[in-house]
Amino acid sequence: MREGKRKKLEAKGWKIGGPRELLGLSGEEESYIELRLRLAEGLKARRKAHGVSQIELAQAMRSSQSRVAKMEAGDPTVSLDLIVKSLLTLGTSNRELAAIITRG
Amino acid sequence: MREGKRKKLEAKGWKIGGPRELLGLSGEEESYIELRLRLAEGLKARRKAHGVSQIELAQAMRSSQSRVAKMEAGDPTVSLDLIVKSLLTLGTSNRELAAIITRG
DNA sequence: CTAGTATATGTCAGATCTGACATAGTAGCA
DNA sequence: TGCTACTATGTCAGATCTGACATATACTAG
Repeated sequence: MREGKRKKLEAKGWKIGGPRELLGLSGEEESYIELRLRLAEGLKARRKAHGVSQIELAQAMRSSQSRVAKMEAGDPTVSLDLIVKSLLTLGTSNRELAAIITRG
Repeated sequence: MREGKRKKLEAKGWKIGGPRELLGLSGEEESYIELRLRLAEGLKARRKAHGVSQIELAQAMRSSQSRVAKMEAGDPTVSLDLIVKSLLTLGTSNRELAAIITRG
């Protein structure tokens, strides 16, 4: 992983495990985090496109404004489950979900 | 939601909330569960295609055989996070992930 | 400036998920 | 039959995530 990118992620609160790539083990951790960030971006973009505030989205899915903010900020304490549920609450289809994941 | 499908999901341990669809609120819950089941299926198929046992996959991702079994069974106590991490551990690309989600 | 609206960030008790373990079931083979 | 490998299911203490709340920041409009 690029050192710059690592710095950026650690600033968001991610703790990147040692260089397991040297053991031929992975890149899986990086893929996972990037996937999350992509979904987070997709969520923010979609919410704004719908003209919905964080509070409104939070109410629609019975969560809270702070949790929505954390989702969109890529906070590591938010689960993929919650992010995906948010996208689905906004009416995102499987096809659109796939597009968000693929986009890069 | 079809009554038959609901029965099937409840047998797996899912508790389906009341008919919120009447309030115009959703189908989001159903989408979420179906997405999970699709990923679960994709995981099982991919693992087998790789000729990997549940134990081997579990070791590769520092989980346990029982958890892998639950993932593949669509058990509701398993998070999306874990299922996605499993797929990534098997080397699934974003494009393949998207295909799994879209396939239906 | 003040008020209103939206978003960001930190905290925490309670809810949920996790790995580990035990155990049961299944399939193939000698 | 027994033996081995693989998978399924249940349980639980400890780890992680959650909604709620407080508070801070940023931007507009009056």
